[in-house]
Amino acid sequence: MPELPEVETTRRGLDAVISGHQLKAIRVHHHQFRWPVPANLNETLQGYTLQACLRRGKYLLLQFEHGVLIIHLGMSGSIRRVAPGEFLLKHDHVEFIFDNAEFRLNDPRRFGAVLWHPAKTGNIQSHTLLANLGIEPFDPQFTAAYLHQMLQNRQSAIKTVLLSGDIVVGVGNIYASESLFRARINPKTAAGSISLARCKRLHQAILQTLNAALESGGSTLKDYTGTNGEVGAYFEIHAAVYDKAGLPCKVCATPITKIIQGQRATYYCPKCQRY
DNA sequence: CTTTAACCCTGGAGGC
DNA sequence: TGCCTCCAGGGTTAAA
Repeated sequence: MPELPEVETTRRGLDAVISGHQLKAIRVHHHQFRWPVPANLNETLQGYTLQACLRRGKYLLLQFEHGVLIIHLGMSGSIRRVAPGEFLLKHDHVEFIFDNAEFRLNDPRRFGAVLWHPAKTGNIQSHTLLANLGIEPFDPQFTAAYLHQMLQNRQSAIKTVLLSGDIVVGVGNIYASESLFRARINPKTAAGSISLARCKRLHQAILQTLNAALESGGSTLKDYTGTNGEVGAYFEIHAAVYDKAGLPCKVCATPITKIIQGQRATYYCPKCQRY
């Protein structure tokens, strides 16, 4: 369920508290995630100091001197800070015990992941899960021209292509619909047929949508470093079209339409987003 | 190469 | 109250 703004807020919350601190123990209570959690994680990591908490797409990267702990929150994952020794909640599957704070990964559906990537080869992003990801939306190299170029020869619907994450990462199912509404582009439009001028609108729309979510989320979670604060609680999302089927469009009052694309729900205004 | 669909899993909502 | 079906903000993987 977390989209990129939630993951980024989680990253900032973790980085502010535990970077530079020693990991005393990891306790894994459920090993079956998308892939099995490595059995000897505690032996691999205890006593090591977390150098930095990074992010690539929706993957959290906890960097240690001998490798990277890769964490993905999947559809239902969240990380929260707990008081030392606090009782376990249902679906608290992994405990991270640092010398100054404790965090827990809670994930009911277990679509997420916890993986260890040894840094023998140098590049921390050399893991196969990270190697083929699209560009970061806030990277200066993500431009309208780049977007336009990458859409060439893609016959699939623009919504599906945005969601695939091989052009730009971090645009999840909510913000794909929201970005296309803001850009006034029909989600069914063939990606390769979108002009450079319209790609400029879409590029701006993606950045504005993600930035707005980050700002509202950051203010919602301003206490995220406090002792009982959430690190990555889900934001209250201010959507214009997502989950608004049948409700009037904010711009023209036409009822919002819901369709299914690639087995995922898409919402749009059939009048504002005609092409 | 691009595109499509199955699949991993739990829980909440709504119909009956 | 229970049972059933559908749906969920992700993304890898195999197959076409």
